[in-house]
Amino acid sequence: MIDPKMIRDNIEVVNAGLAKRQASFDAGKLVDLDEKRRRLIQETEKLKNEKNTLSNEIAKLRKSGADASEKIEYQRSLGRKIEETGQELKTAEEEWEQVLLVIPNMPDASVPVGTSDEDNKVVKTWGEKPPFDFEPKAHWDLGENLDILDFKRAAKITGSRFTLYKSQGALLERALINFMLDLHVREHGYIEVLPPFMVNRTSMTGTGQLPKFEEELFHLEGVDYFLIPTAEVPVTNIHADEILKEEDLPIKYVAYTPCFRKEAGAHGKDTRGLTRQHQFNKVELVKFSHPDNSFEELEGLLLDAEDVLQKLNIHYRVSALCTGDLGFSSAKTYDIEVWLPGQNIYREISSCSCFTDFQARRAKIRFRRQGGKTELVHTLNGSGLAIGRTVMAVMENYQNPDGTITIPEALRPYMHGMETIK
RNA sequence: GGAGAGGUGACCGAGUAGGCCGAAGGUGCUCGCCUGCUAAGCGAGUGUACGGAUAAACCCGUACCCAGGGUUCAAAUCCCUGCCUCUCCGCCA
Repeated sequence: MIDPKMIRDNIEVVNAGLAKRQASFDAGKLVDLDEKRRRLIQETEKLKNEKNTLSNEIAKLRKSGADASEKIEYQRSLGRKIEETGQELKTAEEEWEQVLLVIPNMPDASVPVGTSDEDNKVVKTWGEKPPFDFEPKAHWDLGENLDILDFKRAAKITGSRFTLYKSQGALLERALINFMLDLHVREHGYIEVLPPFMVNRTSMTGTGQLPKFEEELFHLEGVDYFLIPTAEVPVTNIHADEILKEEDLPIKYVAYTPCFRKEAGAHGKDTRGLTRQHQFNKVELVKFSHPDNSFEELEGLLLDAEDVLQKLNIHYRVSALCTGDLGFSSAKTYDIEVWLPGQNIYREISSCSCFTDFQARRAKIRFRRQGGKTELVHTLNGSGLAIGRTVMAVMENYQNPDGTITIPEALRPYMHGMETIK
């Protein structure tokens, strides 16, 4: 959520910022609601003040044994009035909040302006495309031939966009999870957490998935819980409603979780292979940062995520998303795109974002600055990395002419010393 | 699932015959004093949010003692519902 006072005082600035990302909101409506709301606050508070004063007087009269019935009678009418304006206020506040909750974050000034992913800027490239003296295959062909990925049976068990991993395929997935967790914990200083895989509505609203994107989420029957679409949701909400110590910042967590997404808007897109699944594994990095240096923290987070691919020695590039391609809550995002020779494309494998105080305001995550003032922290997160997509990348980049797959050095300790999947 | 107990400020912990309780006391923390070190000691201060006022702060008001309802002129204190925690039993990975 953008600071309501910011909107109130700098409506043009906010409008200009949102315009850059093709977004807008009904400024007139919001201003009206805000004014109405504040007017009603003042009205009810004045009435309540009167009531409180009167209550004390009644108490005193009672104590001295005097008659207070006249004042009590008046109190009754005051109570009714308070009830009425209170109702009005409640409605006004709900409407006001409803508008605020669906306004996206403002892009940071450093974000390239653009309308679609075509305007994203490649900011760095690491390694290079490996040479092949044969036609490299896509991972779905490799996986089925090796009998380590079974899409048909997964469809039988559940439906489309699910995968059954088998034998060394399952081991590879597990190895990557452990490899990434170890790397981030031991070398990058993150604290490992294993959060709940379902969360309540408040948590989903805190990070910005709700109220706007409910159709993307799997919701449970009987309880108002959702399957998490990313570990960002439970992990960011770890500190919801808390006041952190300034000296503890930044707080860095890494979490492995499965992720569940309906992919409602992606009918017919990426239907083959591991690319786009309703359930996939991910190792996620989350930071709670001091607002003064959150964008430096973003650069660090990006490096931590990149390190995974560097250790696996797989070519990738990094794009700065343009304003038009930013996610709802994000102020700035880098995508890491891994090279997939079997499909001849770069594919997003990580998305690292700084949300400034947008999520912190919704989830009420604050810290106390030197001198005692509370202030919102900045939240950040990034995939470190998406596991399924890393499996794709390993398979396609490390494939051999005979359809076997060489296991990257860094991964071998996690795969019982195995050198090849065959 | 059955039977009990409980949810108060950063933490511990008072507060049941409803009113002057945002809430005693302690710990922690901050500032100052004192002690040639460490420890101890002394004094003062120390919740959050919203609204108003302000250049800003002190300031004024309202709300909050798990959440939501109810009773009452008035509720942390009484009633109802829900959530959560703990103990015992059952069940279970």
